[in-house]
Amino acid sequence: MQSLKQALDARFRDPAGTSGLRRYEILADELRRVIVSGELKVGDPLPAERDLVALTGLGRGSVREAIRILEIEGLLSPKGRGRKGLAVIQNASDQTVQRQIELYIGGDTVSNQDLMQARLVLEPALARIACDQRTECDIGRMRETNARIAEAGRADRAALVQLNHDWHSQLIRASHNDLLIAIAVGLSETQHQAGVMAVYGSDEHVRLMVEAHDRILESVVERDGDRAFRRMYRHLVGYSETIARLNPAQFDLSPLNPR
Amino acid sequence: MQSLKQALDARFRDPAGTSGLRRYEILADELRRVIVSGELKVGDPLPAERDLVALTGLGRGSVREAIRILEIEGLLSPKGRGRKGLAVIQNASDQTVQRQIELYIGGDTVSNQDLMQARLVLEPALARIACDQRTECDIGRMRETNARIAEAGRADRAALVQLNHDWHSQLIRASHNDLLIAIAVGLSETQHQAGVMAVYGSDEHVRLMVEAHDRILESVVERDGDRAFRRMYRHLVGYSETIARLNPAQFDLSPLNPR
DNA sequence: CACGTCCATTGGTAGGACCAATGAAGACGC
DNA sequence: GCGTCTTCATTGGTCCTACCAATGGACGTG
Repeated sequence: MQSLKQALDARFRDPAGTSGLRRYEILADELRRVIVSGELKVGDPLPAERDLVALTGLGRGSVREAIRILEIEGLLSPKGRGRKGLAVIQNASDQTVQRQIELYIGGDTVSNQDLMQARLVLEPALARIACDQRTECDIGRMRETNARIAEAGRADRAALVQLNHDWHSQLIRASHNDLLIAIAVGLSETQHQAGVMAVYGSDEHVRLMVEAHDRILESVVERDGDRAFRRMYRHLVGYSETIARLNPAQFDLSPLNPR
Repeated sequence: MQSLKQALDARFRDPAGTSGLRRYEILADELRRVIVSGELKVGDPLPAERDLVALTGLGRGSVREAIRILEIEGLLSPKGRGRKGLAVIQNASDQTVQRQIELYIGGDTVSNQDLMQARLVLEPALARIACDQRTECDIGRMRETNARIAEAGRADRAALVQLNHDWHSQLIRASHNDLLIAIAVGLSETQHQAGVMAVYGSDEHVRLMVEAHDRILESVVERDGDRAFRRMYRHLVGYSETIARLNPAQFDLSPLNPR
């Protein structure tokens, strides 16, 4: 933690170096630096707030805001109270990626087309990868979820939305690529909870969906990557076409690129 | 902002509802809620800190920490001072997604294989999409960047790393899908700056890279999506094979799924 | 040695104080 | 009347002090 104090002092002294940044931002910068540079390793405890106050010369409020920033970024564990309260350095988790993607899509910046296109890029590819990586456990989970979808046919749509997302999420996770999982689950999650429940309007829709899931899963079981890819692609195209038919205004699929 | 005070009061009164959350976290939750629910629209100013203090009954420090959280999540603009200092509600930007992805990959949680696999999924697909969406401007930019790569052949490797990332980033952006751009640029960025500069060991390597870029770009110009996909895929596989040869220990490509 | 009590440590929270920047309202000069 | 200048209320940035609640180790007691 020596280099932290030095770098901090330098940046506080140099008015150009601060460049409009607030002091807690500078502290967050430097803390991030010592973390990613490995000066503080994962699992190491961060000094206590009052120690950082003494070390940095900042007020406790500023120190706390800096810590808060790193906590949101996922670089610090949430703290407890008392003697074991010290924040611990950790790696940013897939959770933080997923959360940020969901926040991004949640705004109205991202068009439905872009979101659908992203899913069309990711999920078929993940189905292919899952063919190599899936375990028996993955298969079992998906079978069970799909069975529940079939059962819930007439139940409330909210349950259907949840179960459908569960199934897609489970397939995505069967790829066992944590990075792609964090990304793809966020997309699926957002689109499912975006309230396009109308897709499950009829029992016919639900039946077709269950059958599509079964066909995809069958390919994954047989480890036929190309077929899993094609079937997932078809499934998603069908899904988006249904949405487009129900809500043509906000959903023009023309720019989508079939494979 | 009426519902905020009510929800807040309810959650403070109900000990079960707080469930170990700190008061500033609860406030951040509720502020996020009124934002995503549309009660506060993008562009609206957030009440002043001291007004929120009066409204919520919390201390100013807690209010500030809640604001800080939303600012990091990208839901609030950074504040200024003085009369125009009020934070403004905004949509989470692609920047926040990219930052979080880079932080995630920056940790040692994500394996090189997973990262490479993700790029192999995304960038060929984006090359295909770019065939439909690219503008003349996109093409011009990429041509220029590739020319610079050829020129910089003998210059410092840091410049080569930067330029190579620039080219990939420009191709990604030519897809004009903001969501996929935010994701893919983050991946490319991280891998390029991860210090695998050794790839550009010889002039021969650089020459091959420039030629590969040219071939990919040619396909994009001709709007031949399938060929652009294949060529980008090959290019990345070649890249990863080079890395694997230079550093076999941390790079086993076998689980990668060729298309 | 086992158990319980006390207390130092640590984060959570409130509240006050002052500074610096900002822009609007009002005063002033022409 | 118009433009400029001054003044000042507003707002975030920062520091400080104080107190609470939880925690776990230190200490004492049986």
